[in-house]
Amino acid sequence: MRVFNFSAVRRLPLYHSVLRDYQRSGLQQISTQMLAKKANMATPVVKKDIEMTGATGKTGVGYDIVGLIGKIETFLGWDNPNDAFLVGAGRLGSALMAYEGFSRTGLNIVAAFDIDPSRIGSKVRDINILPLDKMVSLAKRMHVATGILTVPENQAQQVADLLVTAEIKRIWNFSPCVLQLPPDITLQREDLCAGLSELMLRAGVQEKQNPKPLFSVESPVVS
Amino acid sequence: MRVFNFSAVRRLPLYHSVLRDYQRSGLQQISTQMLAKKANMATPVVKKDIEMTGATGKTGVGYDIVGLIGKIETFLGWDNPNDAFLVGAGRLGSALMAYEGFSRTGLNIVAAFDIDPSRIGSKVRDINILPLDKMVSLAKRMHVATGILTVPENQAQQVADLLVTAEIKRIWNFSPCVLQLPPDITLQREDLCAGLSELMLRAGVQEKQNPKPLFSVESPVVS
DNA sequence: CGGTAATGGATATAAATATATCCATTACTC
DNA sequence: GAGTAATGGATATATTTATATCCATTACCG
Repeated sequence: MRVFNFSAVRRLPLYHSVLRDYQRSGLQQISTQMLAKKANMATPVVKKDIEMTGATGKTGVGYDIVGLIGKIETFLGWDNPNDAFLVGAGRLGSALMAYEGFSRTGLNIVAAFDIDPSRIGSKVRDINILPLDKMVSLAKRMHVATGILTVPENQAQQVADLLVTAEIKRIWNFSPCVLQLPPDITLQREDLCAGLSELMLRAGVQEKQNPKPLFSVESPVVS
Repeated sequence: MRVFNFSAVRRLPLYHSVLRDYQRSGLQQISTQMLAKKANMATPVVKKDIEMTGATGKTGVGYDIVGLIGKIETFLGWDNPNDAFLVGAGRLGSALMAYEGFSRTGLNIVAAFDIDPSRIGSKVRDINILPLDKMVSLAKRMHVATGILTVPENQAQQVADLLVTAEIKRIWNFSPCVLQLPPDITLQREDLCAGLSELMLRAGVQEKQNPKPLFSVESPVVS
């Protein structure tokens, strides 16, 4: 019943990035092979991923770059805007507010909320930081459906419950904790530690495959 | 030849988080079922994931929480420290420098680098921000093997090359761009837009499964 | 205009990953 | 102490995802 290949979905922004590079350099069309090489991917994977977006190429030529970019953006939903509230205007929250990459994706952080009086009233890149008290009523009034959670771990569940009260349907959680939410809420956990651990483990594997003569680590871990 | 199940690896921090919760509440042991429920996972997945870490449980009882936490940490390499340099002490970079969650993972950001004179000389949470010029020699001298890249998109490749010069082996890239690097460098791309897109697409699927009568979105995207 | 090389698209295969089933062992209840 | 319910661990199956192969079509070159 799952419709998408989410591994593929996570690769699309990568292709998008490569395509933008080529577009800037004035290129009109691109082959799967070129795209795969730049993205460090196998050709068949790239083909399948592109097929998923509905884009079609021209045999013997490749894909129209602008067209493919468009197809990817449409597929990812980047061309319909999404209003979002952000809760927790600390360092990470402020960084997300200021992050320029989101403009491409249709994400529009319309307001931020905090309980810290020293933050309330200030703004980051035109986004006002408001008292958390105002969040629920404002979300309901504006029909905001997306919430970004960048509060400390020990407050995350409490604030998440508040977001549910505010009738928010999608929660993007940056706190390293596990939230308990009603089943109709879509939760995306963004775990920085997971990415870091993956890097370290992949590096370990890679070092084993291309072992350096000096400094080699004995590894008895074989199946 | 791949040794790890990286989908599973990305789930381990989730379990770790649940386990810490239970540990704080004074619980000594936990069953797969409880863990799976809290983590919103299927029981067999949790079992397999735990098996991967080498932890063993007690039939009829479950796993020793402290022991399981330890096994996960060992497996993920959280118990051997990793010195890292961070380049790009902007908002995102500063947020990472201040991020407390990394302390668990063994990541130790020993210094940050930037070219902006207004940032150089200041510090974030005991981490000094130094001029980028000093990076290469310092990295070589200190044998730092991990680099965190939080510079603007248009400078990312250039700085990445610098990190390679500095004999750094692992690069954690937060810029939404595609880096070209030698094959012996392990690159981890942390793409915030990918996570966001996944959230939006999953939400779409979920809404289709539990459709709300009012406000339904017509979607002609069928296989 | 003919031949050659490259491409997208379809199809087939392999591998990885998720899910289900079973069973001996253990704790718990009465 | 016997019976029952629950657990981890092993095994088997299904599904998803990745990889390889093939072929008709197109551009390019002479």
